[in-house]
Amino acid sequence: MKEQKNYAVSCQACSLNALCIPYSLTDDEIDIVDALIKRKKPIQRNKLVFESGDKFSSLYAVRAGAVKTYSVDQEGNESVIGFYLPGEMFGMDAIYSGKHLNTAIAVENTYVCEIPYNRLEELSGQIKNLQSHMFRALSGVISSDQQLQVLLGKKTAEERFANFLLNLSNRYQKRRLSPILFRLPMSRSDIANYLGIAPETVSRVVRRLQVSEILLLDGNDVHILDLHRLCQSAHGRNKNRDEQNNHKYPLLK
Amino acid sequence: MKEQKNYAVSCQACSLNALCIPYSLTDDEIDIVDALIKRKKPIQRNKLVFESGDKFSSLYAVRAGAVKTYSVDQEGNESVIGFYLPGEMFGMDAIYSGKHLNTAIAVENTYVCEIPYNRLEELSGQIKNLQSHMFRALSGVISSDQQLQVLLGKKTAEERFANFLLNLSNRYQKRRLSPILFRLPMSRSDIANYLGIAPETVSRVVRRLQVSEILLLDGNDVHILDLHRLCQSAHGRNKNRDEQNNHKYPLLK
DNA sequence: CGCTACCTTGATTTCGGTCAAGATACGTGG
DNA sequence: CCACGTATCTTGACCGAAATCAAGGTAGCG
Repeated sequence: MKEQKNYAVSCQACSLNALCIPYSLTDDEIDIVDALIKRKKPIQRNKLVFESGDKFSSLYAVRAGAVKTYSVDQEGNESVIGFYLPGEMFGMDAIYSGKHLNTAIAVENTYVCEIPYNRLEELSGQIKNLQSHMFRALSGVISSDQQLQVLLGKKTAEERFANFLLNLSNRYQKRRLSPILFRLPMSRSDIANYLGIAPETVSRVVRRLQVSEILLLDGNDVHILDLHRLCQSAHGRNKNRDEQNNHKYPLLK
Repeated sequence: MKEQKNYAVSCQACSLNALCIPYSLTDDEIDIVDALIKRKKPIQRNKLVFESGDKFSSLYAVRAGAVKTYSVDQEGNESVIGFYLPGEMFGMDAIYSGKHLNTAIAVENTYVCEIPYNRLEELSGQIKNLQSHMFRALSGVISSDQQLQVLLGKKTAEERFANFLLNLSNRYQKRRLSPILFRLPMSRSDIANYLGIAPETVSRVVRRLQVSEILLLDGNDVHILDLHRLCQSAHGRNKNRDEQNNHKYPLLK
């Protein structure tokens, strides 16, 4: 009982974060919403949350750890679609067709919450604020997907990676964690795949940013040294930054 | 009165298409939903439907013509986000922040329907099928955005363009128009921008597809000659198609 | 301690971008 | 209806960012 209470408390925070429940819900309503959220067992690194082809029945939210989603085309190439951190929801793309087209996998040991969709839909019809929240949440995914679309269509490798870091930075900050010092839970090649570049290119970009003393990357620990210049990199305003690197060839006169 | 009726009829079709209202709505419910949809004046080519920064208050659906949305970055570069054909809804990305981040412009003379969002939200709370339909519609945007993400991150210019044509083809087919003979309402450079390639590259890809007798492009009229091979192009299974072109240089022995 | 998976670095290639020059279509006014 | 000017599209030549190929290096794990 007592530990159930504890679960409930921690997961209430989870539901509040994951669903970003607006403050306008009454306590009763929060309890109702919270009650529909199933607590799932921990999911080990590289274990699936759901798989392409699975019937869609729930949305998921990361409670701790990190999840990536990816799709596989006819030739068997994997494309990383997204990364999800604690407090973030995933699986919304499957509402449309009623089955999952992507696979979701834990990139590290992870806890997820499961939110049965038919119950959520039902409650959304009863709790006006929940409904309008769901609309906003879905819309938010659309608008961030659109930003990504611009990133993938127009930006250089360096801009993509810088934007990626800034995006993570913002998401960590929302969780009241340091925006300049954090861990990358995913591998370089997952990042590369997500950004539509080669892993080798990620390496090279990272090296350049380190030489420029914009950031420090020790293993998977990121330390952003100069947020301002990272923003510049993200927006392609560093085309002549190599002035600073020219002294690498001082003997060429 | 009579012409109002006519409007209502034509626009009922519009709302049914645009919102893809499920058959499960009763006639009364359809009338209610239809009543909330405002008929807008025609919008001339190159006139805006809404602009970046505008307050969000309505979703829009194309009744006739075509609309494109685009965003503009700090440097003033435009990025085409999407094209919308008759029966398709746009503006859903703005629900999240309450204001439009993109600009919507008519690429040809166009009629749009305006759907006041707060009324739509209200009705969704009352009509269960409308709500679940809205969830599906938003989810559908997310899942097609994800496909586009893969396209932009991983595919070659030819694959992008072939996929683009196939996508249009499917959308025309949904409207019961020919899937192999249709018009491109937008310019080559808009297509190029949308696909994240240069307009010159679109030209070259089109030429290659014409030489291969996969399609015929006369001005803006597309004629798909070989749907099967276009699908192959879209999936990158044509890496050695130039065997067929080698006879162009028969003198090289 | 050695194996495997991941990451980094360098050399080479290539796809597509950019630049530049025509060609074609289009709308406007004479 | 035609001539002209402007937009857009096509084509070619060249170039560059990043992919690919190919070794090494590192780190985590049994």
